[in-house]
Amino acid sequence: MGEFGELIGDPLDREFFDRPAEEVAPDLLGRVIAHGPVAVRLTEVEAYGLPGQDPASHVYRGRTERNAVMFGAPGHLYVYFTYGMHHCANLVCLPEGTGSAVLLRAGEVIRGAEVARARRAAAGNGNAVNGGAGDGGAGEGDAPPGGRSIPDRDLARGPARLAVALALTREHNGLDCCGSGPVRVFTGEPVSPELIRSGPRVGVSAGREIPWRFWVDGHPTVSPYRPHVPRQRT
DNA sequence: TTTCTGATCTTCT
DNA sequence: GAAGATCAGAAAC
Repeated sequence: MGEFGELIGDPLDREFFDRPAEEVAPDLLGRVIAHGPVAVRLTEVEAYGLPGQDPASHVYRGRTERNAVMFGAPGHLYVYFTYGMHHCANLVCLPEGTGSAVLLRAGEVIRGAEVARARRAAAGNGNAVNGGAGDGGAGEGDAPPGGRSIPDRDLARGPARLAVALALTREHNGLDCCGSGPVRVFTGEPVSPELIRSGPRVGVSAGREIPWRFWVDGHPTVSPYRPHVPRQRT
């Protein structure tokens, strides 16, 4: 024992998140977020800033029913549904009432890879991201069509995939990650500063000049940069 | 390997 | 009514 314990470390306290998102984000690299049997070591994150200041942030225009959690206490989970089929998970930063968060973009599954793979396979089978969160033990999954299995590096590569691997849905919106809840964040192994890179955020149309995307240089789980492309409807 | 497109639905103006 | 913090598969090269 102890193998995973050493990899995961101690739970992060609330003070860790009581800082600006652009400061918390690079510090989150190498940290571990765990939900049930699955643990993911973060390799790519994005900071989203304050109302009226960061046009790419959900809180830019102020508080709404959807983004209310971002105005809550630090260390809480903000999960939203996007593009009609995907969930994305954030960790709230700064004191209550402020409104900022860090988007979890990608990570490396260091525990529970088979459970994560089964969740990914189930989500890819046509079911939109299916929670199934409560039961931690259901690891039995059917193989993906064609017998191809998802490589470890792709299990949590991208914000929606990471949410699936950790079985995070809107049910978990507002969950406290610094308490005794099912989702926790641990110290993990902090990444040395010379390996941390920053650049423009992926897929955002506004605020693209702000280099608040942070990733571990050369890590295979980091998603490729894709600039925002407006969708055309027929 | 890279580029392009369709699927899907919530949120906000 | 329009846009969106995306992804997977197909087509092109």
